[in-house]
Amino acid sequence: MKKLPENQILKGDCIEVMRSLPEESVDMIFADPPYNLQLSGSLYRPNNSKVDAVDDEWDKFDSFDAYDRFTRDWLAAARRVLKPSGTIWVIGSYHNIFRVGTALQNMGFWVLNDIVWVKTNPMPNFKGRRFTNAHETMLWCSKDQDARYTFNYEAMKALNDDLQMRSDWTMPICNGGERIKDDNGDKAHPTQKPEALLHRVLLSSTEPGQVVLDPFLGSGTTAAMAKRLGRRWIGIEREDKYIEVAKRRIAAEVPVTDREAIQHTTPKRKEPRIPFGLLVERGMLTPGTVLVSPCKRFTAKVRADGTIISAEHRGSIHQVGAAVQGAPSCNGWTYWQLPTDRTAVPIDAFRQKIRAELH
Amino acid sequence: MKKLPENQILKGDCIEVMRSLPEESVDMIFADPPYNLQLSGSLYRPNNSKVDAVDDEWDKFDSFDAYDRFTRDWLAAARRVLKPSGTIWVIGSYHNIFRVGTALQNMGFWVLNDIVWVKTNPMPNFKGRRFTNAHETMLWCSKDQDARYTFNYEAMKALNDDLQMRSDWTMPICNGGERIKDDNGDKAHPTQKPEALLHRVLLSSTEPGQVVLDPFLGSGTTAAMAKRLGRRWIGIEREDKYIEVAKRRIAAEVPVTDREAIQHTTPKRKEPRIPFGLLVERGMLTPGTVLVSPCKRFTAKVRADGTIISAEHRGSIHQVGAAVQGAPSCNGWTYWQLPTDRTAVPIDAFRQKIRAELH
DNA sequence: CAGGCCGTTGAATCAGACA
DNA sequence: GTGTCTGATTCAACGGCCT
Repeated sequence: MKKLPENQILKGDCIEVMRSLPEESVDMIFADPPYNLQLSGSLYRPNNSKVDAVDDEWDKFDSFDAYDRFTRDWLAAARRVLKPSGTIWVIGSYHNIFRVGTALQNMGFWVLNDIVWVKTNPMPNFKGRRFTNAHETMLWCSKDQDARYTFNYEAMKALNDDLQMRSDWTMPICNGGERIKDDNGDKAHPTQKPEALLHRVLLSSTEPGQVVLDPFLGSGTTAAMAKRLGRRWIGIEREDKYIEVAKRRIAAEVPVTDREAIQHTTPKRKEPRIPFGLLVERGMLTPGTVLVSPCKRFTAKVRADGTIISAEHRGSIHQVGAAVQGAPSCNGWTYWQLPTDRTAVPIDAFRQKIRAELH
Repeated sequence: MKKLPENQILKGDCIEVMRSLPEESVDMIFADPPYNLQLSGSLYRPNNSKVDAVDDEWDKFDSFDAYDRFTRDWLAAARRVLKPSGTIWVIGSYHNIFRVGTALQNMGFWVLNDIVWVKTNPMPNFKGRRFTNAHETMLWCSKDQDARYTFNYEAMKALNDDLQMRSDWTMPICNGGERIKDDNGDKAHPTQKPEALLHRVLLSSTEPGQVVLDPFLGSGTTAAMAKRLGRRWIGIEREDKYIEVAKRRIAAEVPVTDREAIQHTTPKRKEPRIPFGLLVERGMLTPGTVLVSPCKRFTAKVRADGTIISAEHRGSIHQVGAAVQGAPSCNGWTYWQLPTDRTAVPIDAFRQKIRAELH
């Protein structure tokens, strides 16, 4: 039996390389396969600059069928090297994640969770034709329905202010100092994943000293975080330029020796923004309801889309409040009130009610 | 051709009922199909044979296979009744949503967004062996890649405090007064969806008066909200007890009669088109007038036929604007300005004046 | 040095009417 | 169906530069 090559980047096609590794030898697999984006033409921002899209050859497939075959092949190779107690993570978007999920289920993998990475700072939708695509999805699976797997429940709970860690993870995309640049100052890899994401993945589903395999290593976030967190790792990557980037990055990574240092505390969240429209959606105010200003000088009607309309103006609660008064600005939350029998309730009371629910 | 039955609950198997409806007749479909594979898989076996408790590989696959067949069948029937400009929403969890997504893509539906409903108050994970499953996923698809579909961008933006609506929607699950109870005080339907969810779905992707179909009506949230928001609706449900619940609920729902309250603001795209030449014809700009770009970098002269001419280019306001900047495109209305004594007025002001006259 | 302004950028399936 | 032309459209974070 071949020995498992540890803490190395193996160059080559991940399917072939995985086939050459001993079976049932790794504890966890994190995979960020090509998403098969199927982009056509180029996209310009409102300021006429061009969006730097992922148009690399490695993301091009002839058809869904070709993509499905590719998916089944690499998943089969991954399944072979995974220990019976191991788990696999796969990240993707709506372009590919359903294909991946179906393949995983068909092969006998057991979905433990689908985790949603909610991006705090996604790219907006420039043409206004869809909802802003603001998340990606990760599937976390054990090898079989009855497999014993690792889940560090307490560590996750501690990471989340002593509440159970949920299936939605809110994190920024990778940019700023963390984003690796090449000599020209351009991004070294088009889809570098944030370290915080891998930190949580590794901490949740592996023990220190276990072996983590990333078959699509790319810029090496998985390996770097595995090294930092005291896990052994194996990376597979086909392209020399990415291997160089990852090698340098991993070499610069300093392992954490202090166990306690691993526990981050989550930063205090800001008070969540409550759009006025939420009150309408939740039925606290029905469309057509009439709001009044202090002393009932002005009235405005609530519309289904969360705008309000007065005799002469329409727009947000703030805009209309300012307009009727002829003021430069207005806090609509405290200005507009819902008339009741005797008195009137500022609409801010409803906002406070929603905020209270969130805690 | 059969007439479309409107604002009714049709009793029966949704596949058969949809096959009996006229083709290309509904504007939007919202579907909440059953998704407990292990328990319901047997229900959809073609030969009606009962399956014993399933835990071996073969049965698991058989169950997925049966579910896939069921999914393809009802989606095919749904596709038939959907107008070419229509869209379909399907909600599910990781148990079934990958099967549904794959089927949708294979049938030619084009995924516009996957929307994540992030629950503020999910059921906790009691055993502490996984992350708290705190979300569900909705797929929103047009009928084809090139289909023209309805998306009320401005309404969604207004609902979200003038920021683009994102693909993650944070809302509580349906409980409290909204949750319908039966005579015993038990919940009348196991998976009643919150009204806020359907409010946003309907407002985003339908116009008032359009027809919405829900093939798995259940407790009737879709129909009730469609009625409230001035949309026509068709519900299909197999079980008498749910039909009773839904009927009572829908009857009690009071439509918003105020048209203004459910009408979203007209997007600029739909405003009447004003040719630039009209400004010249009306004498708002005389031939020979010189227009300037921002910061007066470029100038162009207005000609009698509504074209303009710069030092090196001639053509429409948009073409010349793009050409002088070397940009792929340009909105000439906001780019070109008429110089006045101290400042300059964008020519769009003249267009707005003409549009105002039209009202 | 703090703070404001401006330019840049991120896995993107990103227009629609009319001839 | 295809080609042509109008003209609508962005959020958060970071870094550099200026006051």
